[in-house]
Amino acid sequence: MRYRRGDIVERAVEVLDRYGLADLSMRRLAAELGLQPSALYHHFASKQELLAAVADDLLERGRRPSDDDVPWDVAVVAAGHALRDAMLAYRDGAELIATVQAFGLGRVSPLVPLVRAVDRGGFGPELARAAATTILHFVFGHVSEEQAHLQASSVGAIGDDAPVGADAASFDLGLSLILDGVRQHRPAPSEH
Amino acid sequence: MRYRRGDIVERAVEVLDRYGLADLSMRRLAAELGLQPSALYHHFASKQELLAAVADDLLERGRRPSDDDVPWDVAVVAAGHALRDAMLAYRDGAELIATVQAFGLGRVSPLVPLVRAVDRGGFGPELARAAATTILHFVFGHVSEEQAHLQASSVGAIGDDAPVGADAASFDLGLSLILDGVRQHRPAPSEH
DNA sequence: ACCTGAACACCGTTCAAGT
DNA sequence: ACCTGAACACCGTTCAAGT
Repeated sequence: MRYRRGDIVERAVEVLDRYGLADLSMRRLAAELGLQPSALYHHFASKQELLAAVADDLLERGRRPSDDDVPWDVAVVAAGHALRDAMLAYRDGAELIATVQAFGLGRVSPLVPLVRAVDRGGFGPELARAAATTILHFVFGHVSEEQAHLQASSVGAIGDDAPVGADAASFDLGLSLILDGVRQHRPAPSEH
Repeated sequence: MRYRRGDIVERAVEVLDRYGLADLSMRRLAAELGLQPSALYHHFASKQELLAAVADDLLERGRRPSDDDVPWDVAVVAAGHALRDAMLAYRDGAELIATVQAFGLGRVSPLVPLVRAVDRGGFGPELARAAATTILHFVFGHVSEEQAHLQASSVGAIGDDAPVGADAASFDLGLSLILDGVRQHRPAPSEH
C-alpha cells in the first residue's frame, strides 16, 4: 500500500475525530493505514509536522470566501464564526489548532482573514493587527473551553449540572465587546 | 526518603523550570527525588493531577492582594499583569497554566481576581463575567505566544530576525482594547 | 519513491509486597 | 503512611535494507 502525504493527513483527521488527539499516535495512525510506524517518517519529518499538516487541513476545510460587500465589523464577526466552526467541526480540533498556532507551526494562517476584515475599517495597520490578534486569542481560548466542556458532558457524569460558561451566546458577547473597543479608535485618514 | 505532596510539587516546579514541560515526566521527577515512579502515585492519582497542582502552585506564587483604592479599570489591568507575570515566571508556565485551566482542572482560579475587578465597575454580574473571561482568554493566548517566542529565540536560530508579534506593549494594547469595549456598556444601577 | 524490520530510549500506570 | 520491584501496554524516532 503506497500513500501520498495528503492520504495520510486525511486518515489522520479520521483518527482524530473518532479517537481524539491523545490517541492520534504515529503508531496508531500507521496501524490504521496498514503501515509500519517508520513509513510515516518518509512523509513527515516528525509528529509535530504531521499535526501541523492536520491542523492546516482543518483550517482549509473551514475556509470561507471573504465577503467584501458588507461592513467591516460584520466581516470580522463572520471571520470569527468561520474560525470557530472550523475548530468545532472535528473532535479536539480547537486544542489541535490552538496548539499548532501557538508554536508557530502551520502554513494556513487563521489571523489573515481577521486582519483583512479589520483593515477594511480603516484603523491603520498597527491597530488592525492588534485587534485581529486580540480576537484570535479570544477565539482560541473560548472555543477550546467550549469544546472541552462539550466533550466532558458528552462523555459524562451527571449531565447538565455544571455551569456552561462557554457557549455560542457568550462567544458573540465577547467578540462584540472587543469590537466595541476597536470602534472607539478613530479610523486613520483614508487615501481616497 | 519520605516526601509530602508539597515537597513533590516544589521539586516538580524546579524540573519544569530547568528542563521544560516536555521533560517533566513522572519517571524523571521520581528519579530527581530518588524514588520509584510508582511512589508518586501515592501522592497523586495521575500525572494530570500532579500538573494541576503545579499550575496551582505557580498561580499562588504570583498572587497579589487586590487593590480596592483604585479605579476598577486600573485594578483590571493590574490583575491582568499579575496573571501574565505568574505565567512568565517559570519556563512553560503559560502553556501549563492555560492547559490545566482549559481542562477545568486546578483549584486556584485566575478568573476570580478579574471578575472581582470588573465587578467594581458596576456593570452587573453577566457583563462582568463575560468581560473577565474575554480578558482571561486573551491573556492565556497572548502570553502563551509570548513565551513560545521567548523560548524559540533563546534556544535559537538567527536571533532577532523573526517578527516579535507578542510583547509587553501589544499585551497592554490588547487589554486596553477590551477595556474600551467594556466601558461602552452602561453600568447597572447601583444599590447605594 | 515508498516501505519493512528491528532496535533504542523512553512513557503512564497498576499492583503485590515491604516498613 | 509511604515506598519498592516488577510488570503491562504503550510511545516517537532512527536506520539499514528491501522493491
